[in-house]
Amino acid sequence: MSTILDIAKLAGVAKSTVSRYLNGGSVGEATKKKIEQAIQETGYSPNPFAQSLKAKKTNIIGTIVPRLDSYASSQTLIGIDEQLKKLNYQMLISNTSQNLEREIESIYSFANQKMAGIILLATEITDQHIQAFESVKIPVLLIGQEHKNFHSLIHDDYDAGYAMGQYVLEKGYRKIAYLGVTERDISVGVKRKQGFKRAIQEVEDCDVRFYETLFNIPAAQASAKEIIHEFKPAIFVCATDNIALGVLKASYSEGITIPRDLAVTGFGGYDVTGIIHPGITTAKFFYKEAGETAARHIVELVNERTVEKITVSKFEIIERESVDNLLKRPL
Amino acid sequence: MSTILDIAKLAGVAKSTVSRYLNGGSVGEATKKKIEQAIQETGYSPNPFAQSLKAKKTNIIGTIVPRLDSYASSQTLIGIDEQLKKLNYQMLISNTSQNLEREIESIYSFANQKMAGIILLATEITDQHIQAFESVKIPVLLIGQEHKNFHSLIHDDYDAGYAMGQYVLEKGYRKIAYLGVTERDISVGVKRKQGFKRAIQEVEDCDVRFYETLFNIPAAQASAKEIIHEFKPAIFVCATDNIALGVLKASYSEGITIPRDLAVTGFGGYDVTGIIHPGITTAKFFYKEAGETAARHIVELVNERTVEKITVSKFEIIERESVDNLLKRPL
DNA sequence: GTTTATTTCGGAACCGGTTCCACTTATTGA
DNA sequence: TCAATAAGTGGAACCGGTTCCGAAATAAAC
Repeated sequence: MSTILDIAKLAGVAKSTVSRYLNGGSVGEATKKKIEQAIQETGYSPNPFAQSLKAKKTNIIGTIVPRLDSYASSQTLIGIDEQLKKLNYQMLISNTSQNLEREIESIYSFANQKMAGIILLATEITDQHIQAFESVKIPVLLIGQEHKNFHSLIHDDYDAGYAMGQYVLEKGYRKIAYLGVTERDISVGVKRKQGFKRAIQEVEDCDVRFYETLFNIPAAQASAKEIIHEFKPAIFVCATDNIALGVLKASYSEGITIPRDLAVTGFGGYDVTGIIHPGITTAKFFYKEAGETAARHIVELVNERTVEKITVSKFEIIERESVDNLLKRPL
Repeated sequence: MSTILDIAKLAGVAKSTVSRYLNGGSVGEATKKKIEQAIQETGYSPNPFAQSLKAKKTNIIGTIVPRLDSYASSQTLIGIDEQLKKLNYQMLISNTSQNLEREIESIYSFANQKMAGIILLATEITDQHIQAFESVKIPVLLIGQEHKNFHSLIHDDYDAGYAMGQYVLEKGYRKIAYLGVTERDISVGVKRKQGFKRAIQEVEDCDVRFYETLFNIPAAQASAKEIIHEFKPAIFVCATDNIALGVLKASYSEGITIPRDLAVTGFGGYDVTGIIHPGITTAKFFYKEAGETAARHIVELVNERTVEKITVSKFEIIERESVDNLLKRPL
């Protein structure tokens, strides 16, 4: 591997001149040619460590992700990655396997490695997060959750909840089980439910019950089975697509046909909801686009430009077979 | 951020002594204490760039992955990541979005960044790959494909194909459509098919036709639709779970019931095959475990220890509802 | 009580870049 | 034509570590 000194010697100039050439300083035409040729010959490319050592900064954005094996995560990562590449930045992923401790460790570790900025695919913001972010003094961007101290990019959970509520009501459903998650997750556990509630409040005579379950499919399936027997809802409005999948499994095992005997909706727009049969009606979020926006924003922040504190990413209701139109059913 | 010089001053010693302390050289008890305290006070941690600059090497394993949004990829990455963490290495992911050019670029880029080793989740090994790997002189490990020049970790595609063939025959199927992929992918396109063929050769009177499609669901769906009309197979043996999902979609849209009118099998063991209804019978590979083994192996190679050239990861046939037992059907 | 071997430690060079500063040369203006 | 200004270049210091080497201090050997 050749160094800048090799190039300098080959071109017959000082290494400071080569450096200036590389970084766009003033260099004469003749020397430019010589340096260019030397670089061609050797295939030289600067040692990034030496650069970062001097610059005290890298062009890497550390991205903390709670899990790699989720549709939302991977789509978001893809968006971030592609956009960062275009902006000449790199993405470094830290997978925390849903361990909040590791998120904190990753923050400090990223700081130690002089990351230019940090993106956190957030599920929950604790005091430790706040403390860590404030002590490292690196630009931070949250995706998926908002917090007054930090810039963030969120999905339009409230409006999606509202739209989903309206959709369900329009289709004629009135006996509704809302299967949500913990309220520690503001976006998924609180916002979606609040939006949904507002839609419900606009009609009368509605029998809605709110339940809480976990994010994984088996837990959702167990909860659903219980609710089916106890409440006998006409529809499950689930806070995530995975929960909706759990409901689907429960209804198969109970011999209930969807959408004839029971309807289901989700949130997320995961690929799988369109692959299976019946397809699940869901509020699709644009994860990849959100990732792209996040990448653009963190780079802006790194370069000390201003960015809106909160950016809201859009959604879209996708209608599939898991919800019937009760009003058009033959009596 | 404090430097090694700050620590040296605080402890009243030379920075070489601090460095020796950090790297386990000979340091007196008294000075040890002083340095320890200075480090405690400042929360010092060495600048990794300065270290790498001198060492000309990092403890990072570059991992090249063709796509992030696939079950196999993310499971493998999780396995690699977890194991590398335990071995005090880091993983850096480069997503190439199924672009072979980018794989080559990533190889050179990793070399430039002085990665300790490279893991490639391979789909196809071209001459350019070989040239790149040989010129960078960094330990390399292939996952998913084998090549005589490199160490590799592969899934037991041939045996899985054979086992799947036996399974299908045992269930009484004789009119079979094998829906495979391009033979440029040795593991998926060649090995699985070969194993399957061997099983077929062991029986007589078998009407098997081999087809080729792409890896994505819509393409598989289109192919399946055509084959259904043209050949009317009793079962589709698909080279991947995604292709099996395509067949499922095609049969829904054609009004064919699975497994009553048509059976389907896949390869991979993707989560989704167990979530949907009917579940798909598949040959499950152990991606996460494979990733863990890969991580162990690349670290061995980095440390110049010997590793078997080819390691074969196991599989398991998972029986689900998508295949019926024809022999037990009431006539 | 020397001599020799061992341990501990500081100084300096080095890794491969960037940047400041001073010097030379060319250009411009009066 | 000469001073003032700008452009181009080299030298040296610096970023924050590691490592080699030799000196000093301590321990062991005789």
